Amino acid sequence: MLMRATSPSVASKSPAKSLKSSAKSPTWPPAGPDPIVLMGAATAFGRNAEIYGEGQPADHLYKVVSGTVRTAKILSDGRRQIGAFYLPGDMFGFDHGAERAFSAEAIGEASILVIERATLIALAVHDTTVARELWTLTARELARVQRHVLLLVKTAQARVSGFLLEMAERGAAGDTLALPMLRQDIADYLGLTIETVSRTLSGLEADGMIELIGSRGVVLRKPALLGRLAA
Amino acid sequence: MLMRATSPSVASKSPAKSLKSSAKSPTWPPAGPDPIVLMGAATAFGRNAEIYGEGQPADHLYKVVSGTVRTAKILSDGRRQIGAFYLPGDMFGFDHGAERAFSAEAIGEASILVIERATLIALAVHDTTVARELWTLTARELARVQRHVLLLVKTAQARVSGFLLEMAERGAAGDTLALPMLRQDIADYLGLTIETVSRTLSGLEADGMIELIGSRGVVLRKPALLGRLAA
DNA sequence: CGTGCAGTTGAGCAAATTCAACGCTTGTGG
DNA sequence: CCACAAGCGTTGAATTTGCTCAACTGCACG
Repeated sequence: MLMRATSPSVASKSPAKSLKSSAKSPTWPPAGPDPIVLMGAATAFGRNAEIYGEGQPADHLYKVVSGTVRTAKILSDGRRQIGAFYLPGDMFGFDHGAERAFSAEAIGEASILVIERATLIALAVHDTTVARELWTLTARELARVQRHVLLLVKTAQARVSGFLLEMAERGAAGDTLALPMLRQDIADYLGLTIETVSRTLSGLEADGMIELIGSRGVVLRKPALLGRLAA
Repeated sequence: MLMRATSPSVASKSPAKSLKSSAKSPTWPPAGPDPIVLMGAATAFGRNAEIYGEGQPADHLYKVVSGTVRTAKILSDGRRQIGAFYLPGDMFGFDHGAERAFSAEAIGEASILVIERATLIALAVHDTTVARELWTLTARELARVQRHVLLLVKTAQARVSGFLLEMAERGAAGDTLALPMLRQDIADYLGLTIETVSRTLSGLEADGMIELIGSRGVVLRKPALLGRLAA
């Protein structure tokens, strides 16, 4: 391995323009009543702005109102591993322990609901629904990371195919999807190099599996076959 | 990739000899009071016996009393991915949703405390401590899987070194550790082949980093340097 | 003492990385 | 408005890592 060092990603820190807009929240697909989203303040983050840093105390939870968030960790050899992408409606920040294992950054402009962990815990003591929701969300995150593990032991083609399908069923605009992140982000999520990601996407297009619209748009031409490739 | 199909691992199903022994449980390192372990029945499992299967309903939680447990998933290409190893004192089975994503099997003889999920949830409604513990344990599992992700994007040498250190700090008998699992299990956990695991261990021994005692024993000769290799 | 399983070691090969060059788009300043 | 620089993405060629195939060793068990 020993791949090239990842581009520094100089966070252009524009932390908190504190726009209190949009107290109405987009509801979660299969969710019941969601008392959690009724609180917290929506905050705007700019491109590559850091929401929280590795090693910082984990005393807030977050919900994406708009935009996309990535969690990342810089490895000792300079590479970067992306832990997850969070789309509008997703909650994140469920780290255990005092310190963040990954940092979180906005990809492009994003509006994020910031919620104090202590507030939620205090609520959970009296409200079983909140307690249960915190547990459920953490378990869901656990399942997501386990699927990530499964992605990482496959071939480059299977990883990229799996990634496209994952984004498709989350972004969900038919078979056309817009990838909000750069090739480098995809590569760091999949444990590949940008060259391999690029080549693999080109290969899939050459095989008629997908169609690339610019560098952000992808049309899944044969989702079923793509599913086979994802193994 | 496309590595060799993993050995079938014919589970010699000896599910429940129901030995009600040892209601006293080994306490967890940094744990507070642990009301969870006071319930449930200790059950004996034989070598490779299945504790639960992929796709089965996730309606129990488990605590290892003695022995070692692995969770595994068979991939569509025949390979097997190990999700985790659980040592005495560890709890497992925190899957989200109705179905198990991985199966769980005993490695060698094991005694497992089996706890009904519904019982715990009913308890948690009235006892905040239980509710909190369930959440904490799930979050801890999440952190473990995230570290697993980090292992899988490294070189073979780094993966094996990291694995040895992980086992060392959990098994914790100084710098000497006994690996309860086969090479195939280690390989499937690390996303490598048994040949690569074997070669890497031999290489580490040749470099004086470790000493191999038979095929199960390992002495960490230079843990600090090994930590460097694990990157 | 033979059989089977676990583990090790060797040689060749394939997949993904590294190194390098080039093209496209965007934004900026003259 | 154009020139140019910078960032992002793609493509090509050489290299490296870890896999595949295969042989062989040690050990336990009947």
